Amino acid sequence: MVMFESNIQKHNISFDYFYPVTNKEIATHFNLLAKVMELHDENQFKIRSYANASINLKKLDTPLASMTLDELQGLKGVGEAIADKIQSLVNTGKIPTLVKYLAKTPPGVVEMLKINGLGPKKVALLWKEYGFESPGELLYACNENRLVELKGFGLKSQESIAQAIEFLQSAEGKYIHSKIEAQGESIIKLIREKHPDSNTEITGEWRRGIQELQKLELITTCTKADLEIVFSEEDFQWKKDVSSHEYAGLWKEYLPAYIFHSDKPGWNKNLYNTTGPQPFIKKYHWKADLDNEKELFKEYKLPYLSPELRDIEKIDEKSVSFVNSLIEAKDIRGTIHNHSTYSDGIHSLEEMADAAKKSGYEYFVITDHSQSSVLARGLKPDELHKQWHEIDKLNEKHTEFKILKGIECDILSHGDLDYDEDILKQFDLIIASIHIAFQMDIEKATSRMIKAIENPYTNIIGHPTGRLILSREGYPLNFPKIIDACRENQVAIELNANPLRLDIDYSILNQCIDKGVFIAINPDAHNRTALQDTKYGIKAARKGLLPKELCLNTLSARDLLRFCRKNI
DNA sequence: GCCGTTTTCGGCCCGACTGTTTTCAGTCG
Repeated sequence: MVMFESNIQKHNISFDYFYPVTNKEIATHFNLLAKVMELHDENQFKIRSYANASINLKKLDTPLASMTLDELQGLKGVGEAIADKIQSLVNTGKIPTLVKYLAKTPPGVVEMLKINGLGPKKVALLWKEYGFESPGELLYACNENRLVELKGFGLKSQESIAQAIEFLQSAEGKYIHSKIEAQGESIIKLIREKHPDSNTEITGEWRRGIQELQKLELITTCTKADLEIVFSEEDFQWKKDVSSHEYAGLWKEYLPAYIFHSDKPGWNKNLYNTTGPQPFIKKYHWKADLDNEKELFKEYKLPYLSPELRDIEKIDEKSVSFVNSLIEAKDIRGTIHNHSTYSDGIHSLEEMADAAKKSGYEYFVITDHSQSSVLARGLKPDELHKQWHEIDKLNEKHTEFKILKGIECDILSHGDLDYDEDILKQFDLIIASIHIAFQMDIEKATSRMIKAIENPYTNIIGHPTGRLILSREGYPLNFPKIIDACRENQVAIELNANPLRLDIDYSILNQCIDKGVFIAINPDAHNRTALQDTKYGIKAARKGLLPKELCLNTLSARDLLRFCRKNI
């Protein structure tokens, strides 16, 4: 294992660090380089080159780490200097230029770049003119009402900056579900290489589908001595033995990890107990003669409660009767909300559809961006006709599989959709989503969205709140009103399964279920692999007790089309 | 720093929204 020491790690910007470096990680380094150079007032065009490189590299399909210098220079926006920096990052884990700029920037100032609504220009002003060197100092000034006095800032910015910093601080030390999963799987892979007969799994809150986590919890049949062979000192800093059954440490310098030891005979019991939560395993405690979890629930005369259901505070008759009807992966018949190279996706329409077919889906709904989303290369009417033509041709090749013509249509500022009626009426399915004008009070945001719901061509409201877990708060919405409007207008609500979004939150689902509003579990896939993100949505939906009858994706293609035409 | 010619250097590049301005800079997707 090659040690990968990061430029960013030292500045406490949480990030995945595994060798070989992924394209996304490389892109993030260039993005940071552009921002930090802007703090230091460097050449605008040079900065733009790095920023553009970041965007292009992120979207690239082939791994940059495996490319030669010549191949790198052949890429759009990559010349001698950037190719050299990519290779340096791949080989040494560092970009010397970035190291140089970070060395002359206080870490807290780099941290300030993460405050939503503040860009490099404002951060530079706050740092150089007004002496702020961390988000904490800035928040203090906001609370003391001192920011309003500064030129370039007013009451509204002071309020929104304070709110953004508080959000940033509340996210500190937390990790999203999929990140914990990726780190856990990397550790498991390392362990298996050295100890192929051992058993290791991620347990605890991750196993219960918790969306914001503070630590990684693993259970393994390996002993500490076994693990010490697996991890180098750089990989894992052992903290202390918490007990004879538990080890703790910091994985890759920053992620707190707890590793529980289990002997092989006690595996099922220990997996159950470490899964938690405490009140649950106390109430339904493991009995001596039990062999597995299924037997345990039988013992308590309960249906099998999968881990994501164990946080439900009250297991009553109602929830128990629900359990067997809850949505499961096998019930999903089609994938809705997917992008292609027609807009901002990485793979072509055909590649995406083929991947969906291989995953066992009966249909694939393509929903590229609409014309207003210029940077996402939203489709103009003539491009739509081209896409529809291609879909017709592809559909001729399939008998048991269908591609549907959809669009992720922008909801404009006042609630209108992004095409004229003569275009809108030609789609099979329309997801209406907000991508612009996030800053709204609850009344405005709600009435804007209701206007979109009342549009006769809207079928699904996409990522309803616009939240990004741990990095952006969603806009406020009056959900009872939104849900009523969806019911009246036969519009489904999306549970966007992108692990960064998981929007709407599962805690809202009970209101939707009560009103009989359909939920669409959609991957929002921008590449083939992301089609699998649906699994995160299913976990969340199950936490919210979504029955399969109310999941839009369980419909056949034919019934989905009937739903969209609003005649079922 | 990259690109594409005008082949050796000048031009790079979307549009809406917001807040703080008083005509626009900064941010975002």
